[in-house]
Parts: sequence; structure tokens; C-alpha cells
Amino acid sequence: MEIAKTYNPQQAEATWYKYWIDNKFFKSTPDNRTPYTIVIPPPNVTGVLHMGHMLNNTIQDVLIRRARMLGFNACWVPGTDHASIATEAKVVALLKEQGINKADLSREDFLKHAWGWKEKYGGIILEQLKKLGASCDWDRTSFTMDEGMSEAVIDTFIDLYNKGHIYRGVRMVNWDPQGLTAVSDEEVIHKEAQSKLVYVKYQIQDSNEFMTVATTRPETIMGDTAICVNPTDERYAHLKGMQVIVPIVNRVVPIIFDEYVDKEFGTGTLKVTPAHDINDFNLGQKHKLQTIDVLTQEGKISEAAGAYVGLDRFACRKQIILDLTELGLIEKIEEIKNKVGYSERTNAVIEPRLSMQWFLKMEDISKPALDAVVNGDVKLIPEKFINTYKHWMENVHDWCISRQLWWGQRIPAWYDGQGNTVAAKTLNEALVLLKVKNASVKIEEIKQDEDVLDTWFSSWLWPMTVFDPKIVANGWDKANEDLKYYYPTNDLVTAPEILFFWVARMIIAAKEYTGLKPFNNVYLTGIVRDKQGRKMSKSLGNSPDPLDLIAKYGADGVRVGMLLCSPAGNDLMFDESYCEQGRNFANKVWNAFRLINGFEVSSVTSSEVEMTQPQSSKAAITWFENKLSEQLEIINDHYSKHRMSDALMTTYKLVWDDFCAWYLEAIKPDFVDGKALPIDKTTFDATINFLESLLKIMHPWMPFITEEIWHLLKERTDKDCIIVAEWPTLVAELDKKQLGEFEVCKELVTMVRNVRAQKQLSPKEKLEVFEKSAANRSYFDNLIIKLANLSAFNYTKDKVEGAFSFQIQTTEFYIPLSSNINVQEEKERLVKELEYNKGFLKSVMIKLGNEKFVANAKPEVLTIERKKESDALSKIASLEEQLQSLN
RNA sequence: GGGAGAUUAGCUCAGCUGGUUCAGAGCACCUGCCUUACAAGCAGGGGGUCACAGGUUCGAACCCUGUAUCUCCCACCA
Repeated sequence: MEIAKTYNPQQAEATWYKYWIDNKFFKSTPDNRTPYTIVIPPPNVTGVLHMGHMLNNTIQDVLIRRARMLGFNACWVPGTDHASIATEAKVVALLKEQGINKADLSREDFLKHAWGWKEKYGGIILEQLKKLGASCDWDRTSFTMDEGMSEAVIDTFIDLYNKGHIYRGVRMVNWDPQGLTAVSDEEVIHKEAQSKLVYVKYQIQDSNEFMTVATTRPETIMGDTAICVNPTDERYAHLKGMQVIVPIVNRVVPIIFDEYVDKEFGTGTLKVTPAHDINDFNLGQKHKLQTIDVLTQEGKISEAAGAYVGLDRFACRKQIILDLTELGLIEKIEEIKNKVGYSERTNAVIEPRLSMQWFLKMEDISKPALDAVVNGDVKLIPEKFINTYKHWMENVHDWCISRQLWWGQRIPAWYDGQGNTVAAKTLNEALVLLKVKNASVKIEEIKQDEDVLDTWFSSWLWPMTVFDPKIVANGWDKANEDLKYYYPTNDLVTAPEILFFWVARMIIAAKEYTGLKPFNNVYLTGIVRDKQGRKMSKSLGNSPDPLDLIAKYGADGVRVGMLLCSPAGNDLMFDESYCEQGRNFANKVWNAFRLINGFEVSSVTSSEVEMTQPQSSKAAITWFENKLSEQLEIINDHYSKHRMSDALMTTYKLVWDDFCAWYLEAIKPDFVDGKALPIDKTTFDATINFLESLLKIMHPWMPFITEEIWHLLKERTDKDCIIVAEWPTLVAELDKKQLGEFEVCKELVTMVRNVRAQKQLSPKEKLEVFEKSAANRSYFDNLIIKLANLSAFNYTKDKVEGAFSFQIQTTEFYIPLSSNINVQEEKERLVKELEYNKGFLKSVMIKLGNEKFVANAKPEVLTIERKKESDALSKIASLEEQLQSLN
């Protein structure tokens, strides 16, 4: 069969992904093996694959594939998140395009549209994950609004409500005027903004005096119900008991005194607008002030304001500044930097707003989750996130869990209209419960809460409910077989951005409902940024489409590219050139296979095999056996520490440098008369074995090409696939000495190549090398002859006159050259080397001459220094001798 | 305002408990090669005052103190 010179990924990717699916290699059911479980961080059902997903899911796939090869029952559960606010916003926008207003639809009709949209476009992202090679058990695909999952959410609400952890109340919440819903503190992103600090003059009642108040939000003036100053501020002490007139609306409001006000900021006076600022709200409560809500839920000026009604809040801000200027009430305007909150989902400026919401009390319920991380039961990788986590958990605020949306699980709270509230699954159950509080309640008077629950209130159950949706209702003791088997899961791979949103809350829910942690390890990936350090995002347009990258470089190339530059927890500066490197690596592997595949195997009988194997091949095989094992041990160690890029780089160098550049060059048959000689069977078999081991080690990173080569290499049975092949094992005992010897051998070969380059000799010209040594025959002699293309490698007791000479460690080598060596050049080289060694010796002598060093240093260190001394001395002696002979 | 982390080659990063010739890797770069696996390659090479300033130590990229710069997280200063 003709094998292409460059690897073409497209066909292999399509073939093998289907093959894996058809043969159910991704499927997992409980059995007597040890499970290894990962649950996917469910992407938004509306989402499309971006670079963050790519990174995240590649890591998960690497982990799951390796676990599978290690013999674990590997189970990777995929799924999507209903993402209430994001999805609802999308559906609303889509309906608008069709000329339909959400406000004109009933709840049921809107949900019909939403589900229709979800069925049509939802889950595209899962199809994209397949292109990446993700080996999820697709039969287990879950969605946070699946019937069972939703029921679990309802169960959880009812349970926590009945336990007294959930309460309802009017609070200042983060209001998203675009999404028209409250959002939690975690969903607000604070960004630095350039704002105008407007100094507004308020006239004091019955006086010609004015007091100046600095504000960044002049549009809320209509909601002012007091002016506040610090009681210790002497500038304003005389105003005690007086009142001021609020401009525009001419409302008379009191001057109040409170320690809260910072004397240093602005003019030391604060306008109090209890409806539009959390601090002002607190002041309002304390001083029993009136609350005037001057904004509508859309962020426009409300009727209550009495002026500018219907104007957008930002337009109003501009207008009111103009009007106040005209009235002569603006003292000055300063530019300042402050933080403005934006909605995570809609990017609208968040408005603090008073409203009736549901909250989850966090203090008690979060305690076990804090402990789990602090005591190391749940490991965060890298560890630096433990501090962040701890800090958050110790200062956690109550969680606003209600959202004024329709897409999501509707809050199962029921009201009788008389002030009684119960939590129940159905209207009928609610009736029963309400009867206890209000005997005369009628079923038609009962109303269910209109709001839905925060999306994270469903995804915090994810690692449990993907296996057993009944876990909340039934409890751990009655958990189903799946949950008992797969849970706790092993590794969670996610972004640090959602450490609080999701990870912390999953641990909380898990502790509450199973008493166990949801996962052993949390691997926090970095944020994918571009070369300029900007976060890759759709809005910036600086993110390549992952599918384009896959088309261009192959899935394997992109996977390798991503992981080459991704240290755990540190952001990664992504650049397409990494994918290129990944693709090049795949091609290198492909060509190594092509070489091996092209070998003609000698057809000698088994008794003659010994005779036909070159000594150099024999040496190369023993060396590589050791090398492979040595590096595999390092790779395993990197994996155990979740050091993914290190594990990959070690693999990369093992394959490219050790296998391709050294091993294959060593065993490659010579050419005679333009034709390659056949390779002996022993070497061939060993090489195939090595390649198979390497393919296995590479498989988690590069699943497609490895599977492709695996099958091109041999006829195999249906189930004999690399995806389920056994992870290679280590040799019983490493021969460290031999590995060291080979390093010297490599150095020697490099030196010879160097000499060739320097003297401009053809690589084809055979050279002879002498080693000045008493001993004869080292294990690698034939290997050196082969690799350095020598005519002979000999030992000598005496110096070889007129030859090029050099040293490796303390041994001297000679290469006789046909042309005479340049004495002057040679001298300069030797002098330079001599100087370096003398300098080195001097530094060692200083150390050894230092009494305190000799007294304090560890014995091993001393031994090493003494060895350095003697080595340097002998080297210097030999160099001097050489120099002498040149004179 | 509080906290965490970072700063090592042009770029991305290793560097464990202070001690091998410790200053590393990959990429990029330079030079020479289309040598019958691979130019997506081969051979060779150059490149760093380990952010700065002090200190501890026989010995510091590593420990301590300060300074600078950057990143992230948290926080209700208008």
C-alpha cells in the first residue's frame, strides 16, 4: 500500500471516531474494575466551542484515555447546561427577529419556543467536541433541565426550604436591566470605568447657604431622601437639624449624621438614595428614611421620580447635568476612576435594586465544604487557589437564587394570598400543606411563585444527579448502583473563573446530600489569551474558531498545540504556531512509521538470527529499552502531579529525540548500491514493540494518528485498538550506568559531526577515531561507528600524533585527518579550553580552601567538589601536554 | 481598600529540600544541507547581571526585608 509522505488527518479522524463509537469503547457500566470518573463542566446548551472549551476538554480527554489504558473503568459524562439567562436572552432576541414580543406570550408559549429552539440548535457544542476526539460516554449525555435533573432541583429547594436554609425577602439585589432579572453577586463583573464626579449644590431650607454633594449618579437625585454627613465633621456641625432642598424635584429632605460618611471623599457629604445603593439603603433603614424608586426595571426613569419620566438612565444622567448647569447648581465636575458592575451574561450595567427575592443562607451549609478543601480532602490544583477559596468561603454572602425568567426550574413555592408560603412539588401537595396553616384555603386561591431558580442552583447537583437524579429525594443510603460506583468522581477540570459559581457550590451540595466530596481533585486550567494577553472572546474577535484550527492542523495537532503551552492555573498565551508544532510532531511520528513500515525484513532462519543482528542494533535496543522506561517513569510522575505540559513535553522529546534521532538512526540498515539492506528479524521485532509502546504513550494526546498507525502496523482483530490497549509498564530495573554511557557516546558522535562540519568534510567520508584508554571494547563502540559513520573505533595507549584531538569528560580522543591540522587554530582552541578549566579549578579550590565550607557542607557535596578538583587537574595536565606537543 | 500570585533566553515556561559545570527545555533565530522516513526535515551554532536594592549563609535563581512592574481574586466608599 502506498503511504503518503505527509500525514493527512482528515480521514483518520472520521474513520476512527466512528469506529470507537461503533465498538462502544467510550461506554462505561459498573463492573468489578476500579472506576475513573470525570463529569464534564456542562457548556451552555446554546454555546459553540471556543478555545477555553478546547483546552478544558482536551485535558479531560487525555486524563480519561490514559485512565482507560491503565485499566480503570473510565467514564466521562457529557452534557449541557440550560444557562437560563443566556438562553432566555437568545430566545427573546430570536423571537424579536420574528416580530414576537416576549411580553405578549404566555409562559407556556414562551417555553414552547424555547424548547423548540433548544431541540434545534442545542447541543451543537457536543457535536463539536466529537471533532476534538472527546471520548465521552455519549449514552450518558445529560441536560440540566432533563426531567429527572429538574426534579432533583425542585427536591433540593423544598428540602433546603424545609430545613430553614432558604428564605424570601426584600433586599437590595444586582438587577440586570437588560435581562430583566436579579443576578447573584458572582454574576457581576466589576470593571474600572472613567466616570464624572459631579458636585451638585443643594440649597439649605430657609437659608441662602448651599451645601455641595459629590455624586457619580446625578440621575438618582429624584430619589434622594436625605443628605448625610459625618458627625465629627466640623464643617457641617452647624447644620444639625436643618433640611435641604433637592434640586429638580424641590423635595425637602433632612440632613442626617452618620459615621459611615468618609470626610475625605468629595465634599464629605453624601446624598442618600435608599432605593439605588446598598449603602444608602442601609442608611435609610437605620435613619427610617423614605425609599423612592426612581427607576423602572428596564432602567428608565419611573413615574415616582416626578421628572424625566421614561428617559433612559444614562440619557437622563447627561440631561440632568445640563439642566443643573443651567440652574447654576453645578459647582464642578471631576473625572474619576471607579468600578462599575456589569452583568456577566448580558453585559448591561448592573443596577442595585430593591426587590423581593429568594436567598439561600450560606453560613452553615458551606462549612463542611470549606473544611473539605482546607484539610485536603478535595485537592485544588494548583494549590494557590486554596487561599482564594478559603477567603471566599469565609466571607460568603447569602446566595440570591431567584431569577425573573421563565427558562429554568420554576420555584416550587406556593402562596395562599394570606401571607402563608409552602414549598411543594405540586399544587395538590401545596394545598395539603397550606391547609395546615390556613384551614379555609381554596385551591384556586393558591399561586405558584413566578420566578425560576438560578442556573447554578441546578448545576451544583451535577456530579450527583448525572448518575442518580433521585439522590436528593432518596438520600445516599438509597443511592442507585451508578452513583455508588462512580462517585466521588476523580478529577474535575474547569476554569478558575467558576471556582465560586460552581466548584464551591458543588462541594456544598455534595456534602449536604451524600456526605461525601463530589470529586478528589480540581484541576484549574488557565484562561486562553492571545499574544497580547487579551482574553480570547467572541466580542473582541481575537479567538480563532477551534474547528478551523482542527481543519487546518488536525485534531491531534491542535490538542498537542494547546497543551504544549498550558501550565495548570496559569493563563496561556495561545498562538497558532503551537498548533503548527503539534502538526509537525504528528508528521514526525507518521514518518517514523513510514520508515519502519518500509523495512525489508531478512528471511533468515531463527538459528541464524543471532548472527545477522549487528552489534550496534543490539546495543541500541538495550539502550532504548532503558531509555523508554526511564522516561515513562518521569511521564507517569508528571501525570500524577497533574503536570500536563511537562508530561507532553517529555513524551515529545522521547519520541522525537531519543527514538527518531538516535534509535532509528542506529538501527536503520545501510545502503549498498542504492538499495537498503534488509533488517534482521530481532531488531525489527524490537523496533515494532518500541513503536507500539510509544504509540500508547502518545495516544492520550494524539488519539487519531496513533490509532491509525496502530492498525497500519499489523492486521488486528476488531477489538484490538490502541484506545483500549494497555499502558506500557516499566522495566524491572533501570541500568543507569548504561544510560550514562550512552550520553557519552552521543557526545562523541556530536563531536565527530562537529569536526566534519568544521573541516568541511563530507558526511560520507569515513573517519577513524581513537580513544586514549587502557580498557578495550565498550558496549557502544559499534553504535558509535554506525552513528558517526566511522571506518573504525580504536583504543590507544599513546597520543596519536598530528591528529585532531578533543576531550569528553576526562577522556581524550583523536581523529587522524587526511589534511594537516591547522596548528595555530588548534593552539587557540586548546588555550581557550585550558583557561576555562583553570578558572574552574580556581573556583573549586577557593571553595575547598574555605574552612567553613569544609566544616559545614554535607559530605556528598564535599566529595563532589573533590572529584571536580581532581578531574580538572587531570584535564589541565592533558591539555598542557597537548599544547606542548604542538610547539 | 484587602488578599493571592508572578517577574529566569526574542516568545512560552521548567528549575523539588539553598550545594554536581546550575543557569535549563521547547519554539523562534543564525549557518550549512532537497543525505532514498520526514524541508512539517537533518546537522551544527549563538543567545540570559535569574526585575531592582539590601540582608542571612561557607554557599542564593531558590530563604528574609524593602522597591518597581504585571496579573488575578475579593470588597457597599458616593
